Amino acid sequence: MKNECQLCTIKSKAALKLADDELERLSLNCALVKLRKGESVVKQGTLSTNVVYLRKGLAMVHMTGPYHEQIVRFAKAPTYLALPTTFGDKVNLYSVTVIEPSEVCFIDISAFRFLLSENSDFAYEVILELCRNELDAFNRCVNRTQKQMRGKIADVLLEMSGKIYNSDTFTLPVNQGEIGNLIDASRESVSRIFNEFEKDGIISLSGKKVEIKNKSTLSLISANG
Amino acid sequence: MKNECQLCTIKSKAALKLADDELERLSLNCALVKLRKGESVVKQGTLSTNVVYLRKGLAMVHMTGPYHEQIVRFAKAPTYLALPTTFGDKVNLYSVTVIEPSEVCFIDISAFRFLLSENSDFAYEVILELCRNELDAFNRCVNRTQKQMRGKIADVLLEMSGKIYNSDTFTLPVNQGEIGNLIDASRESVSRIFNEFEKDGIISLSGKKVEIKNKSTLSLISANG
DNA sequence: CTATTTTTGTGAGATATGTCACAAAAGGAA
DNA sequence: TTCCTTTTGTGACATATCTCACAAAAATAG
Repeated sequence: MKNECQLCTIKSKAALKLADDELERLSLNCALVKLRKGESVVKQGTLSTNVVYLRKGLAMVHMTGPYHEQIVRFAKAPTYLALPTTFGDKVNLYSVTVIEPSEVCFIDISAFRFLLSENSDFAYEVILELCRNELDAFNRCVNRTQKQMRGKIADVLLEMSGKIYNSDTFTLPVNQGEIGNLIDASRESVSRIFNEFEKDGIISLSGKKVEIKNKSTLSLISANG
Repeated sequence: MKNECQLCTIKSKAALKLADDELERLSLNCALVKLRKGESVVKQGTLSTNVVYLRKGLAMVHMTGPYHEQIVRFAKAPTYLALPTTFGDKVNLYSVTVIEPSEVCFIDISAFRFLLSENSDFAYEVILELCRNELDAFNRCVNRTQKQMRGKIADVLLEMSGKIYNSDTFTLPVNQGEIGNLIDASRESVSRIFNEFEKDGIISLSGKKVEIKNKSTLSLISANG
């Protein structure tokens, strides 16, 4: 008997609602894969054959826009990835790439659908996750269109520090060009503003290591800039 | 016996999956309201007490950003509105306002949740709708950040003509200032580009009436601009 | 129909941010 | 270390779009 999922200590909120026999079914239809930085999890344009659960690590969601590939958001474990693209369409409408060493579970779609139909608490948790994602998407989008660069960069730094690393000191998982891509700014502008923030004593930088030294000013910039 | 929902000819895809007794339950927990242009359906910051189904008409989703209120998207009937804000949180995180005469069903949340738990096909359709919405949100966002104004205005015109009115001739449901708000441009810029398009023979304008005269050029502008 | 409000049109000037070009620095490989 | 690649820093200049100001037109109310 396969019982990896039963023993898994990093279950999703949804999976916590599953009974033992349902977890066993999940186990039988689930493959755990370890990935290194830069490895692809979901590729836009290919057929989606699995639900993807990011068990450990950090990934980025990105898609090809009218002009160029764009990073849409970061996704920190534990979380499902690309649920919409898995259910909504046969073809993946965006890509997901791991940006730190990560562990991913590939779950067979029909097994997942079976669990959705069998266990309504499980389905409800999935619905809640989708709802959260849509709200996040709206907020990100409004911020991205309304704020100026300083504000958007402050946002990114606060997200790293708060939601992703829970620390005032962290190492950026991507380079400045990619941050620019995420917030729709040029690499040069990102560089200029990082240095400006350092000159103003808001952060200190050394390579990709960032220390946030004045979070309240950064929050002000995020709110007003 | 109340049987409005059973007799309703504009059921949602999800509601089509409901059995007769479930539809009756829906009927007993559903209030149909007619609204005129400008009337509010969901208000950001208030408690969400109902699932909202836009049965007929057209609405806009909008939320307060860091600087100003912003229109996020249009929503054409038939569709659920604000599902994420209804389930994800007690408080509405965005607003919905009707921009054409419309009919809205307010459905009691606990009745809706009961149907979700009873009928997994119903729940699955709701999941699909949420998935579609998230994908739309991603695409909108990427377009909005990458394209220049001409491209974004072409997008809006094509959406009106294609998805919303299914016709090359239609009356804009909002004014130029609101279109600017939607695509993050100033009213003046929208006006200038509308006139530019008219001068180039791409559209013809008379008040809020628009006729798309050269859809292929418009599509080109949408794709490249 | 007239008066008032809302919406649209258009010029001139201001500005945030992009692009280009190249140098410096940091990181990896051998 | 030394070499090579990737990443970052910075100036000069270009430009899309905003803001302000006001006029014209259209819509709505009385």
